[in-house]
Amino acid sequence: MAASVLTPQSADFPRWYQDVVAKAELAETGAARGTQIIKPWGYALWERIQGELDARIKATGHDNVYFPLFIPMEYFEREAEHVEGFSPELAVVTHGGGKELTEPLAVRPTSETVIGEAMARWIQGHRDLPLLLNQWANVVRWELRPRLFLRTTEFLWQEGHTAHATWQEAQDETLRILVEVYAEVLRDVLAVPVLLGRKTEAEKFPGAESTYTLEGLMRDGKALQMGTSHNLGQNFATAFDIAFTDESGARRQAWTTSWGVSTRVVGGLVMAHGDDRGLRLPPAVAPLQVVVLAVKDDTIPVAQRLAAELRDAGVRVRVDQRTNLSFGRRAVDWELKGVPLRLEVGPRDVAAGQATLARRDTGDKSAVALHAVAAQLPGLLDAIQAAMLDGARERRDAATIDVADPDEIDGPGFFRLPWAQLGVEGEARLAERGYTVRCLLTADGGIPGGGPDRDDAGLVAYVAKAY
RNA sequence: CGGGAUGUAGCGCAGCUUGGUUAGCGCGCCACGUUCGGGACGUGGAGGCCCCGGGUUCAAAUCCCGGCAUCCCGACCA
Repeated sequence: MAASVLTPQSADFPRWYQDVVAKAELAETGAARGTQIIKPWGYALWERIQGELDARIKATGHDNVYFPLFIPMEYFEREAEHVEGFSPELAVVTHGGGKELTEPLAVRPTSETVIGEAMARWIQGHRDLPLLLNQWANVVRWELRPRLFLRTTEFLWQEGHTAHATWQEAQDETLRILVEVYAEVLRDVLAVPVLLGRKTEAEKFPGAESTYTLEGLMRDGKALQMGTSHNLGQNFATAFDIAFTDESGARRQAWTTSWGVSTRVVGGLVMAHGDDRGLRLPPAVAPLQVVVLAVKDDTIPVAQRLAAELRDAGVRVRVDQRTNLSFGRRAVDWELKGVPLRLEVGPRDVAAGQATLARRDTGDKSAVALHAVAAQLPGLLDAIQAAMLDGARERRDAATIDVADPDEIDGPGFFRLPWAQLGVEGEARLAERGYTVRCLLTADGGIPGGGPDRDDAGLVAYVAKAY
């Protein structure tokens, strides 16, 4: 076995993360502070995630739109909590065309305001509701401490914005996105089990009535917020006058929601599954599911034939015929990049009528008959997908500890305790020690309700250190 | 914004304390050859506003002053 090319996770997890992002060629820092250059392999991951999210967003009835990058500053001032929450991290354009602007423009940190302004004009009667929009965009938040993918000044995301006739419809939408779009993609595609819950008042989105979240657990025991869905109540509808005439002819204010998932999840994918040999990609999200490695020039034709058969079987596959590079170099490269299966086709294999199959998730190697490759691998990919989710779930469950007292909270993982034992003051005390309430769940693990008449008394808090 | 550190080849670094000829090393890159079933090796080669500006000096990567930038640790966040 070659010497490790990465800092071991156990030695220094943040360093390991930086190493993997660099060595797997996911991204590098941009010239301007906090910006990142997403490289082909990293962008391919994002495109897979995008595709899965986009399909589900559309399947649940939403249409894609695109709103401007620049937003008049004045828009932010209309919603008190929103401006307070976002002002510190706004990038503001003060000059254009060589002149100072009379009205400064904010570079969008999120688009509730511009989209709210348009909704107010687009929605007139109840037949215009619900209005279900989504946009894929870049946003800018002047972050104090950037980290590739996890927290960058500019990042890519989708942001959904919807308007409804009633509170209940807005609440249903908020949870439908959480469960049917986000949780499904994270669980079934990224193989990351997530806690679905509601944020505390301290942690909710500025301007929201309630914020729902999906919290994943990384391999170092820290939590990562992998997506949020907000019921905005009538806060933005009031600020931007989003109103409609109902069936009875009465003028009523709408209820809105917003929800987003960003390139942060790429970082989450890395940290949820990666090991000391690099990335481990679940097959569903892997840009390449199988690499057929032709060991020698002589075996290139066989490798290409196998790849063609796999492609016909619906597998994302590439032949590595860079025989000018050593075998070890190439094997390590693909392991760093996390490709789920590597099919080694060497002279000895071909002579025996077989190929050598290496699994990235377990490291196991086995022989597979050449004629059976196309028939066997798709099923194996499904098995790997399931095994990776099971593995992540086991790690998560093993790292979730029930505590009776907040003082017992110490170390990695999730700590679970009744919210009543914590409360707003307990939450603040935990924050001083670097722990946050990641989310609140019902006693039986369900998603808590929202709304003004909700009762938080019986809820359970999940506490962890977070990225 | 506090605390710490660093800017020298694409990347990672040495050299600076005690100024002195063509500024080194590893990786990577290019060429050729031998290799190549777990990050191969040999030979040859290319590649430097030594962060920027000013100063001291016969002479500055090295000393002095000023600036800029980045990284790490905290508070903010998808």
